Amino acid sequence: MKGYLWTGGPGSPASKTPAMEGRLAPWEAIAVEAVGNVIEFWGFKRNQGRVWALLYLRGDPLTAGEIERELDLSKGGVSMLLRDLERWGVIQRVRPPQDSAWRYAAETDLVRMVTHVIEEREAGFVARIRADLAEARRLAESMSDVPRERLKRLEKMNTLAEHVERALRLFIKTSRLDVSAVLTVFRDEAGAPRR
Amino acid sequence: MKGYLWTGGPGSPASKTPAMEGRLAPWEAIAVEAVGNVIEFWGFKRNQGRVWALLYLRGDPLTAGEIERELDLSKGGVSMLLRDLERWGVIQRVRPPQDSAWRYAAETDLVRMVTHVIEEREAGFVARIRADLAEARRLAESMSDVPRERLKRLEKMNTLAEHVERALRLFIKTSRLDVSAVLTVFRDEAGAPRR
DNA sequence: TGTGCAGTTCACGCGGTCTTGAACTATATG
DNA sequence: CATATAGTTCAAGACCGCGTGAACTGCACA
Repeated sequence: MKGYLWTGGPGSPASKTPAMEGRLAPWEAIAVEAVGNVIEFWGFKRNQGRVWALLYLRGDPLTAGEIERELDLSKGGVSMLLRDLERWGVIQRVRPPQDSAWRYAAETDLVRMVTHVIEEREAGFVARIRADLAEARRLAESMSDVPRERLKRLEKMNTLAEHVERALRLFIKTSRLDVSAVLTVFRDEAGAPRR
Repeated sequence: MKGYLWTGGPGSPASKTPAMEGRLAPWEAIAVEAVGNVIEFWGFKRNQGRVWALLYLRGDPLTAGEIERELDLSKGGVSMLLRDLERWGVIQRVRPPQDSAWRYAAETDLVRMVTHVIEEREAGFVARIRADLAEARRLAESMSDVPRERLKRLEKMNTLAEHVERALRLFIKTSRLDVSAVLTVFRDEAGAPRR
């Protein structure tokens, strides 16, 4: 919520001096912030989204320092964010010839990141839940004094869990499919001298 | 993470004195905790899940005081949790004749709660995102100096958002349908002298 | 070997959320 | 009406995750 949407003074649209690194164009700011919000909504860090958005919108790879300035983050922070994003395969680290610093470029599969990580969370997590419920059921059955209807309820809880899990998997799958179509479009005419 | 899964001393399975209110059976504890985790995972408060689970497993309505003891929560906390759950329609407040206190019974549609709230969050939220992106695009287009390919990227971001939104809606719908089947089962033979 | 810059790691502090506990209101009972 | 018990509200505090900034590593170049 820091520098969110200050729509820029009415004045200077032509204020683009060469020395002016580190100030986002208003439209960029809005877009970047929007992505930040979504990503946070999905359970990631807002700034992971902001970084990706910036890289994606710019097209050409940026250095950590540039990102730091543009988004007004700390050195350390940027380092960690980039590491995460890279591990998830949503950005790529490139070293252009005769450049002393790494540069980072956005991959188009932000979606892969979301589905992937959701998938992961879900895999480990929901599985664990189901295991717990099964355990509870085992325990309950081994007791002699547990009323029949309570056992029933427990079982039902179990099936409920299964169904939710199924729905989730389905969601992930369809969303992946659905989006992969878009992605091809993305790649095809992804303008800009990517490198 | 407080009293999670202490599997109960090896001893006393028959320790069920009449004065023994306020200690969950081990299997109950596990189940309750499991639900707590799921629910937290979905972005609610862990204790909301615990309360619902307890009520559901017990079958018969409990008073706030009982819940307070069983789950070891504060008076105030229970009050607020119950209010939330009731507002969402996942528990019901009943006043049995000749009883001085309210009692609360679980509805079977915990799922409705999840889908419903997710739906709500999504509705307001994703819509807003889309609006922001649209605005960014408008702004960018009105500028004379925005490179063509950047505009392209912005547009694509937009379509991406649309698609994700679609996928989400689909998820909610299917999961609701899918689950409603289970729910009917739930209701049919939901044992116990519910009242 | 020394200097400088890119990049990483991590203890700390800030900001936000959840829970508590106490003061308060409402309701039933004698 | 007095008293007790159920229920609500809210300020204070516990707790947790994130980003910061400073110390550190690694590498290039002289």
